[in-house]
Order: sequence, then C-alpha cells, then structure tokens
Amino acid sequence: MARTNVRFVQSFNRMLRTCKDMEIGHSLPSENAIARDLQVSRTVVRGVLDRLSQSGVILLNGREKTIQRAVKTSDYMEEPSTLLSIDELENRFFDWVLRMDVPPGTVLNVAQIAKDFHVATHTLQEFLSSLSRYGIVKRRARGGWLLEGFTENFALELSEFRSVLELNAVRHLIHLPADHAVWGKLAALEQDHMRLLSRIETDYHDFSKLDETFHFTVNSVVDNRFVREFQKIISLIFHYHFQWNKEDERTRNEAAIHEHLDYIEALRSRDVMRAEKAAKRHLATSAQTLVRSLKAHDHLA
Amino acid sequence: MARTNVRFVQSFNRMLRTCKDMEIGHSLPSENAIARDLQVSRTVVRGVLDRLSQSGVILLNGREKTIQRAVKTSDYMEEPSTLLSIDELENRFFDWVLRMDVPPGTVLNVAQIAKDFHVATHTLQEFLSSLSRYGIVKRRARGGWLLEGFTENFALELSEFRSVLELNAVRHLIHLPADHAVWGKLAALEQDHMRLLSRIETDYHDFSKLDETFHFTVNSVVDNRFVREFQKIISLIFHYHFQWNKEDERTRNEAAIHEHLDYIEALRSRDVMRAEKAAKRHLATSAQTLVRSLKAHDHLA
DNA sequence: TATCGGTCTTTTATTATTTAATACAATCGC
DNA sequence: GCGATTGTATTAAATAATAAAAGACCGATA
Repeated sequence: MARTNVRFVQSFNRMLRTCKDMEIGHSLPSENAIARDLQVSRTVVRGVLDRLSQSGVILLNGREKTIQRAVKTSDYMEEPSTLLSIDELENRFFDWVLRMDVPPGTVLNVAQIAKDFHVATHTLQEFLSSLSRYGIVKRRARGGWLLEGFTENFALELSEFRSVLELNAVRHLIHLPADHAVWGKLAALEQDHMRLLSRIETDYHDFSKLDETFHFTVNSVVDNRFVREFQKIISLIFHYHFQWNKEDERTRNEAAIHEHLDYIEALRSRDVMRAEKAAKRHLATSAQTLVRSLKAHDHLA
Repeated sequence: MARTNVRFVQSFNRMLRTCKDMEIGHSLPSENAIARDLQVSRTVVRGVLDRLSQSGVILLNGREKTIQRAVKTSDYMEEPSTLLSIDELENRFFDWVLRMDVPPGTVLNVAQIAKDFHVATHTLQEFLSSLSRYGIVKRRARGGWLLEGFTENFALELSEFRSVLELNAVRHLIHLPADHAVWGKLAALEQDHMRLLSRIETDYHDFSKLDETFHFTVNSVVDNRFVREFQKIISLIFHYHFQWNKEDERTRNEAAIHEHLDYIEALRSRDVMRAEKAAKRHLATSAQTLVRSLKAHDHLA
C-alpha cells in the first residue's frame, strides 16, 4: 500500500554482485561512495548494508564493512516486476491507438488500460493529461477520458502544422554556409536514397526509416525546443502510419524517394522559391498518404 | 481517505432548495429526472433521497416521494472546501512562476505547492506532466520536478516559434476575400488603437489587452488545433510579462501601437512582402521586450 | 578539517478506500 | 404488454494513507 521497493531490491542485488567479486576480509567503500556508484540515496544504501550484515555477508563495525563470507545464489532477492515508465508508455499507447484498435470517440477506461499496459493508473493519467495538450484526448466533465483523434481532420491539421514548421526550417537551411554539417548529412542521405532506389523492388520497406531520418535532418537546423517537441509527435504518428498502410507501398515509396531527391537538389540550389516548392510538393504528398491510410483503416473498422 | 463527497453534499443542498419551494404532500419527480436535472448520477440522487427520508423531509413509499415537512435551515449540510480544478490551477501556477518568485533551475516541491494552491497533489502532478510537453518543467530521474523556464533562451525560442506561427497566419490572411470577417475585425481594432493612442498619456495600461486581442485576431484565420493550443500558452506568457514589466511602459506601448497600425495597414495592402516585413518588425520588438523584462526581473532576484 | 555515519524530516510513488457512474434486472402503472 | 421507474450489482475514478526514498543536519572520527 505504498511505493514499491524495486530500487532497494535492485540495489541489494547489485551490491551482492560487487561483493561477489571481492575477497573475504576486504572492506566496502563509504556509504556515500556506494550511493554515488549505485545512483541511489544513502537511505537505500544503509538499508542494503543492514540487510547484508543480517544475512552475514558483511560485518559492520564502525566504518569497516568487512566481507565475511562468499555470496550464495540464494542471497539474491527476486526483483518485483517493474512497471513501465511514462516514456515507455508513450510508444505502447500510440501503437495501440494508431493501429485503430480504438476508434475516435471512445471513452478510455483508465483502470483497464493501466492493467493491460502494466503501468500504475496515475502514470497513465499523467500521460493522458500531457496528450490532452495536443488534443488527442480530452478530459470529460465528470471523470474519464475521451479519445478524440485520429480523425481525418486531425491528420489534416497535423500535416498543416508540420508543413509550417518544415517550411520554416527550409528557409533557414538554404541560408546556411557551405561548411555547415547539414550539407554533408544531406549528401549522405542523397546517396542512401539512390542506393535504396536501386534495390527498391525488394527493400521498399526500408523507406520508412529513411523518411524519418530525412525530415529529422531538415528540421534539425532549427534549434528550438517547441519545434523539437512537436517533431517528436509528428514523426511518431507518420512513422506508425507508414508501418501499417501496405497499399501501393512500393509505388508510393518509390515516388516519395524521387520527391526527396528533388527536395535535396532544390535545397542545394539555395533558391528559396524552388526549395519551398519542392518541400511543399513532398509535404502535400505525405499529407495525402496519411489521410488516405487513415480512411483505408477506417473502412476496416 | 478517499474521494470527497462534495458532489453529494451539493446535490443534497440543491435538492433541499427544490423541496423548500414545494408544498407539503406533493411528490418529487423520478430518480432519473432528478439525476438529469442535477447533472449527477442516479447513485447520488438515491443517496440524497435516502438522507432526505431519514431526516423526515420526505417520505419514500414505492414511487412516491412525498414532501412531509418544511425545510429548516439546519437541514442543509456544510459544503467541504472544494479544490481547484486543473484549469484554474494553470493560471495560478503561471502567476506564481512568471512573477519569478521562482528562479529557473528550482526543484519544485509538489506536496508544498499542492497545499499552497489548494489542489490535490495528483492534480498538480498531472498539470506538471502536461507542462513538460512545453519544456517548462522536467521530470527528474528519481522523482521530483525541475522548473526549467523562464530563461532568456526560453523567451527567445518561444518568440521564434510565435513568429513562425504568426507569419504563417499573415500569409493566409492576405489572401482572404474582402468580405471575410477578419477584415471587419481588423478595421474595428484599428479604430480601437487610434482611440487608445489619443488617450495614451493616462490609459497606456490598456494596451496589454488590446495586444492580446490583436494577435488573437490575426492568428484566428488559421483553423488548426495545434496552433490554437500554442497560441494559448504564448498569449499567457506574453500577457503576464506585460503585467509586471513597468519600465518605460508608456513609451513602449505607444511605439507598439504604431507598429500595430503599420501592421494592419500592411495587411490591408495584400502585399506579401510588405505584410511580412511589418509583422516581422513588430514580432521582433515584442521578442525584445519579453527578453528585456525577463532580464530586468532577473536582476531583482 | 574533510569525510563518514547516525538520526530525523521531508517528499514522492503507490495502494486502499470511499464516492460516483453505469449497466442490468426487476417491478410497477398504464 | 410496454415504457418508465426503481432495485441491485458491478465498475471506475478521486483522494487519503502509507511505505520507500531522498536529503538535511550534526557529532564523531580518521
């Protein structure tokens, strides 16, 4: 009925492994040193040392913490199943929702989802609250959460927002000096695209990852925390849709590669109009793909 | 040791007020009807009716809920002090932080703040979690929250992001037909600006609100949930800084009014370059003001 | 004199509990 | 019989209580 003692158990076991490698008669370092090493508080360290002394592995005497006997397998404690952190939850949640096992408009059952995902309910609550900033979920008047996205409108607005950010990045990028790192990265990406094109018949599937890297590279020239945060969610959503929209995948990806190559070429020309045009064309295609795959999935539901 | 019964108490008192206006011998409507009326579940209604029957105000007999006696003042229950909701919390929190009672880098004490703000700790946790999407706070590795903003960099990046969004809005706006509502609003705003200018000596303080309305109007032409969400936080932060940066306030505001008027004029010309230029100039001034007021406040701390 | 360990307080994460919502079954009046 | 109403049971959410961990303080010690 309170917080778990995973930290204690893990620290205990790690401490045992350290003891195992030490000779009998030697002494462990100071509590502070151990705490620093294990990245836990001294309170935990003291708990661990107490327990080690109780089971006779070490002898506490003033500042001496002498190893008394060899460590046995039975000394180790079993680690309680650790819950997912809020970051790990993000991926699982999107995986679950974006595959549209869940249609928009669903009322989310916090208790059930928390159980399924092996997270504490309050962790899920926090996560949903943070998602509500993006309008993906909404808090209902008297308890409960409503899944709003991913509707067609959501996809359109997300794509539009993405375009605004990326076009801004493009305008920055073309003014960067020739020795800026981004140009080298773009050249490398160009090669990657060409290589993939040559083996597109079989490996068209690899485009998803390449696409993510490409857009990330373009946007990386803007050093802004808000852009970065949004980029994260944008790439997450686009990436997921890539994964499960299999229709025309080879054709679509091949066309997208050509658009990317045009895009890179246009950037390199340093011509604002041309670069913007190439970017816009690709972003429009991308938006269309997203909307279409949403609709296709909707039909199944 | 569990959730509060505010809902029950409030429903009970509201029910009593209804009973007070009814004559003895009359019967209350069905549980479902009452639930609909009070906007609570039937469970609560049944609880209320039970209690009313216990205290002899009504007599329950099958489907009859007959009023038995007049309602006395002592019948009413005292309402427990209700906690702030997460929305109300947002304003209080920003008020607290942006006035820089709290320097960047502070570790936030959830328990303490929750008590000070009269919210449940989990409400605060959720709120902080949602703020972490904007990088204003960060979750620390082993518990606790770290206040990151509002540093100079934060102000710069926020301003930059604001510019990106607003310039996009400007590009949309100038292509809107002459009969679009926004032109009327801009004309009205222009008048408001002129009027304020004529009484600037005394009423320069009113500019803050006008500024907010103006930028809201410009951005309103973009119908995008992500833009809207960000607009909320941007206007919040800019607005707060307006409130407490008193240095040169009259001069600054007067200059800003002129920039706004130029801005409106430029929009009306429908000339992209001119509109962008006017917008950029004002946004740059605005960014500078924000950074400067941050620094000024920093000196005091 | 700087580090160390004992003690205590503060703070956080999680569970247990209470209230509220809702689904379903039974009943009543028309 | 049928729709509305109530009775009952299950489920879910909000919050208080609580165990674990972090950290502050201080005298002791090498």
